Amino acid sequence: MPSATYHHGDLPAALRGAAAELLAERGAAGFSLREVARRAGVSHAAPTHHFGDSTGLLTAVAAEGFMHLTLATRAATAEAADPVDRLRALGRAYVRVAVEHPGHCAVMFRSDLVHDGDPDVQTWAMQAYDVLRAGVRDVLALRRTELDVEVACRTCWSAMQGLVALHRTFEHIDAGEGRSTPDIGDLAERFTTLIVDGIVGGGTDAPGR
Amino acid sequence: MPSATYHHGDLPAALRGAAAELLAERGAAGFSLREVARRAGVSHAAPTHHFGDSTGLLTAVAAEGFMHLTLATRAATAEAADPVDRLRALGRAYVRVAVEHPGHCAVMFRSDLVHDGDPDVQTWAMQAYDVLRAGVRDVLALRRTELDVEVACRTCWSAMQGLVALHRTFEHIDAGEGRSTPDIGDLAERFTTLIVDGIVGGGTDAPGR
DNA sequence: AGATGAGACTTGACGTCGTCAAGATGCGAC
DNA sequence: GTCGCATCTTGACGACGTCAAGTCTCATCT
Repeated sequence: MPSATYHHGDLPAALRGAAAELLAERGAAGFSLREVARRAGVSHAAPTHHFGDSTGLLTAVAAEGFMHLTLATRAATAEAADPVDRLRALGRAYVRVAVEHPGHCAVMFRSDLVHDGDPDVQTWAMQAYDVLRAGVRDVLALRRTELDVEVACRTCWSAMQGLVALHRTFEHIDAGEGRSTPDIGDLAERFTTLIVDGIVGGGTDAPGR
Repeated sequence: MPSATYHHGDLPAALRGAAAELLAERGAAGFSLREVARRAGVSHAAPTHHFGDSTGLLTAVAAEGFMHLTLATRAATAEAADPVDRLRALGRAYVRVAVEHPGHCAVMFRSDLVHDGDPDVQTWAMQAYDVLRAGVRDVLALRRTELDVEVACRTCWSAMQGLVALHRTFEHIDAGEGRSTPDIGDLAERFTTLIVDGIVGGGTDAPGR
């Protein structure tokens, strides 16, 4: 077993942490490998040995982000017994991950920054997707079993990801119209509720036609 | 009136075009102000005079993107008479803009690259939002007039934006599970249909409870 | 028609960045 | 105890963004 304490203790983890912190502060545009090294207290070329190049480090951060997403949504699944409540909790968990780990989320779906097809990324992303799929499947089983699970899954996922990406834009729009923007977690629940019920459909517990 | 033909003809437009092209080729991470200048056939400092810094140029590209979005969705609105069909056409138009103008879309919601609150950006973004809002309002009027228009709007918008951001991830997932991913335009329609009907709701034309 | 001034663009420079090569250093294995 | 390898440092290179100064071109005024 490696001793895990050389000069630094666990430099790869320290670099991932510093990278996530820097990304959270300045966004992907303000990211700098040298600044990450500086924050970790090592020389500017130290990250190269562990991650190859900057894409390698960002890929590791992305994988960590998908891990957080998997763990958070898994925990949310245990929160509620009712399938619809559970899906709402999943949505809330998704945006909570985005709020609590903004640095990770800044790179998670950026194929120009992250090496697509990295095994860690793919594994954790797939696990997160499986959690969502199970949640959506349970809701589908309530009534519309003929619906495509994948389409329903991806609509929910896309709505949450879009919410994360657009929330700042929503705030701009609302500010321009003299209105305040709801909390992002509340919006996640309301989006989920709307997708479950439908714009022209009845309430969640409506018997339908 | 400025003659619009000096050394170059219309350098600002040429720079915007070269920037969008470069962004489309290499993503936001591969963007370089000097490369843009090179493609436009001017010196590396020429863009400074017109756009200040790289954020200024990217802001102009983002504004152009919102303009494209406004024009495309406006045109889509005229395609169908039925409100639900119209909303589906809006969704399809949204992803078509993303496919046809990937360079613009790479920066449109990136507040670390674009100057939020730029008047051009805000104006065109608001116009695009108004087109969407009108479309959603018409669908809401079909039955559930008590629903919050803003929430319904933003659910649709988020789902489309999420689809654009995640489509490559969907392809990865489907490839891993030996399945092929539907065309992004078709997915846009199916997402819209699902949001209109709801996961547990009835069909679009179902009378409900 | 020639001078003048403002805008458009170039040239050159500076510090920072990512990456590569070569060297130093410390830990574990034999 | 020393040998070998992984770890990290140092130094260098070209490319980048930005600023300052300079050059050029066109439009206007007399």
